[in-house]
Formats: sequence, structure tokens, C-alpha cells
Amino acid sequence: MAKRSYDQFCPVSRSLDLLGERWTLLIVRELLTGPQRYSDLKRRLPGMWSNLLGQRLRELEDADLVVRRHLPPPAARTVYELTERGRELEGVLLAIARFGLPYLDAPTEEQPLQPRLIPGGIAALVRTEELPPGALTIGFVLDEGHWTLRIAPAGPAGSKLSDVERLDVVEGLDDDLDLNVRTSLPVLLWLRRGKLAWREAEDQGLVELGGDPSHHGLLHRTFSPADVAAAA
Amino acid sequence: MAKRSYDQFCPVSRSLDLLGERWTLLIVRELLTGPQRYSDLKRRLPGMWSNLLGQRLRELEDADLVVRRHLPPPAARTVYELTERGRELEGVLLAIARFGLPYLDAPTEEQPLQPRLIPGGIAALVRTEELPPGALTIGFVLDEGHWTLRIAPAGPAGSKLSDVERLDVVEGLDDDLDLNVRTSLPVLLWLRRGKLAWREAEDQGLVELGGDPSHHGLLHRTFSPADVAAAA
DNA sequence: CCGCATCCGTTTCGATACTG
DNA sequence: CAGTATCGAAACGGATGCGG
Repeated sequence: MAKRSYDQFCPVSRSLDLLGERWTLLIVRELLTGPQRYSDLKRRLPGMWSNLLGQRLRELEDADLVVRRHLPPPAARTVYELTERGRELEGVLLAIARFGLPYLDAPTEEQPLQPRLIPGGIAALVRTEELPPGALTIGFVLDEGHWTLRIAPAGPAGSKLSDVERLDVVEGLDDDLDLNVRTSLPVLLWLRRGKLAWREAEDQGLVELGGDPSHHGLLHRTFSPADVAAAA
Repeated sequence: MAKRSYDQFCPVSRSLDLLGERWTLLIVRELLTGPQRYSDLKRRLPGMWSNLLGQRLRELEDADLVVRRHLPPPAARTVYELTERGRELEGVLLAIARFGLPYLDAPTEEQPLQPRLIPGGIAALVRTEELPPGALTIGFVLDEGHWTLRIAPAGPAGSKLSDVERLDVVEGLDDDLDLNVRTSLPVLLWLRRGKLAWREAEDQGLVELGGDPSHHGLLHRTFSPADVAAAA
């Protein structure tokens, strides 16, 4: 019994043959934060049932996107991690996350904000078109925790880094921050979506900026819709 | 009966709630080339049955990604086209297409090369990291037809264009080409994947380059794997 | 002919239970 | 902890039908 396929000579069809089944890309999302055990994945994907998780993991293994690794005793456990090919999916997830941002409003009781998903969310929020070519680190002091956005230099002329390669979000605050922002993730989301103006947010104390004031404009543009940034 | 949802506060989950069902992204792929009639879509998505197509189109309409437009008589027909929000999916499709390229080998009888999918394929093949900031037009004289890749200038410092915005592939050959390439799409695919070296391909007459010879190195790097390009 | 809607067998998914 | 087995429900594949 062959797996069903779109059966077209097209890179999109082929990708979707591998990734298009339900839950598959969410497993990849989880594994992008590092190797995970079966039970970790199960816990982090509520609504996904054990039998499906097992099946999907096997499919991802068959596609050489995930490997099952047995850790040596005494830590005797099995973990799943992305292969090099699997890590190439980061660009796909980033694009999907960017598209999905406008559909997010505020977390609720049923859909709480999950701290482990915040790094990916922050990376998706960045309008990289506005970034200068140099390196930059921005600290986020959110109600939900502390993260640092590390922006790598764009690269030597003639070979630039992609967005995925430039953006890295890690937990905690680096020592040598160029900028820091105190706010909450929903506020950041509203600013990025243009539902809230930076000026207003700062006046109301919803955001507080630190670091080199000459960079504040950059931050405003980076976390605003394109049209708002262009008008300002 | 509510649609099933991953029910998480996450931009990826939310996107997949809208786009994750079977066939949905392939419909978007088709609509990215312009408005289509119901029967056009049906013909271009073999294996997708009428009932599902109708259902998906309604879902896409509900999500405000597609609009149904009635053309005035005498051309009385209904066409489906992407909304502005829907066109934002181009970045998602580009990322997915890039990921899928390594899984493509050569067209077969059952999976023939579809000319209308070539523009998207060419755009996905470009390693944009290698592109210079200026404008560039490259003509492709393929066995399968003629296309022009128009690369827009990267944009004024401080507000760069994204890959999606820079790359445009149109049918036919522009008059003022900076470069032109005569080859076939499978050869281009092999070059990009590193299964074939440019040097070898040129020696064997599989590729023929025209235009400013000083740009040929750029073309070699742009359509090669990153490691091969770096070594050269 | 175009734009769907209806019907039905098959596959996949959701949910619970069970095993090494 | 790391999965597999089972079974009803939902989604999908495939074909046909019908009004404009």
C-alpha cells in the first residue's frame, strides 16, 4: 500500500507529499527547539494521539527528516531529533509563522501563551527588511520571561545570510545588548500588526525602550506594518 | 460543527488551521499565477475531485484568502482569485518549493514537466544570497520554453526587498537581458543540486551562457549548492 | 459545457485501552 | 516511558447527476 501522493513534478507537491499530513509540521516545529522524547512531544501537542504520533515519527524517519537516537545509559532514553535536511524546514516554518501572525490576537484560558513558542514568535515578528547590515542584539523583557534576539551581520557583500540564518532568539538576556524592550508579547503583536501605535504604547507605559536611543526608530520600524513604517 | 483546529496560540498552528488541509496549498499555488475558473483548477489538479474543490474554495473564501468574482457578460464566467491576504502566501509557497527541490529528479511520463509551474520552479532555484544588490534580468532558453527572470534592485539601504519581492519570472524573453542561459530545466535542477558541475555541463554542451561574461561566475554561484559555490 | 451537489466505499484521524 | 491495537467518526477519493 503506497502512500498517497499528489503525483506531480513540482517542488511544492513533493514537499507536501512529505509534510502535508496533519500534525507533521507541528512535530517539526517542536523538534526545531532541540531533540525531544516521545512523551515530550505528546505533551506538547495536545490533541495529537499516541498512535498518530508514532506513525508520523516513522514517516519522518523514512523521509530522513528525523532520526531516533538512543542515549547511552544511565540516561537510557530515546530521543527524536531533526536531521540536517530536517533543519532546512526552519525557513518553511518561519514563512508559515509570518503568515499566521495577523490571525493571532490575544492568548486565552483555553489557548494560553506557551513560553517555549515565544522564540519562534519573536523571530517571525521581525520585519527583516528594516534591519541594518550590521550585528545587533535586542533584549526582550516580557511579562512572560526574558529573551534575546541576536541578529547576525548580513554577511560579506556577494554572499548574504538568509533571514533564518540571521535571526536567533535565545532565552535569557545577553550582557552586551544594543537595545532592550520591556513589554508583553500581546503588545508586541499589536504593534507589529498596527493595531497599536508605538507612540501611544510608549505614552501609556505599555512599552519601555532602553539602550542607544538612536536605534529606537529602527525598532519602531522593525516591529510595525510595512505601510506604517514607511509613513513614519 | 466547528472546523477542527489545533487550538494553540501559535502562528504556525493558526496558519495550518487555515491551510493545512489536503489540496489547499496547491489551490493557492495555482491561483498565484492569476485568477482561474473552477474548471481550470479542476484540470490542473488531477486527482482532486469536484466535491473537494468546491469545499476548499468555500473554506478559502471564508478565510478571506480567495474571492469569487463574476465577470460581466458576455464573458459570463466565475473566476477565483487570491485576495491581498492570499497573495501573502507567496512567501510560504516559495519556502516550501525551495525545500522540495532536492526531492525532484527528472520528469517522467506519469509526472511530466508542466510549463505553467516552471516560473515558480525557476524562482525557487535561485540562491538569493548570491545576488548582487542591483537589478538584473536573466533569460532562460529552455527546451520547454522561454522565460525571463527579473531581479529587482535590493532596495535603498535601510529597507530591503524580500526574496518574494525581488524575484519575478515571466514568460518570454525580455529585450534588455543582462544574461541568458540555454539549457533544460532538469539540467538546471542538477546544477543547483550539485549533481552536475557547471564546468562539466558547459563542456558537454548541456548549458550555453550568453551575455556579459563577467556575470557568468555569478550565475554559477546562484545556481549551485552553497558549499560548491563557496569552494569555487 | 461549466459550476457545482450528492452519494458511497476507502483511508485517515480521534479517542481509549493495552503491552513491553 | 515508549510505544501498539482497536474501533467508531470524520475526511477523502471516485463517480455520477443536475441546473444554468
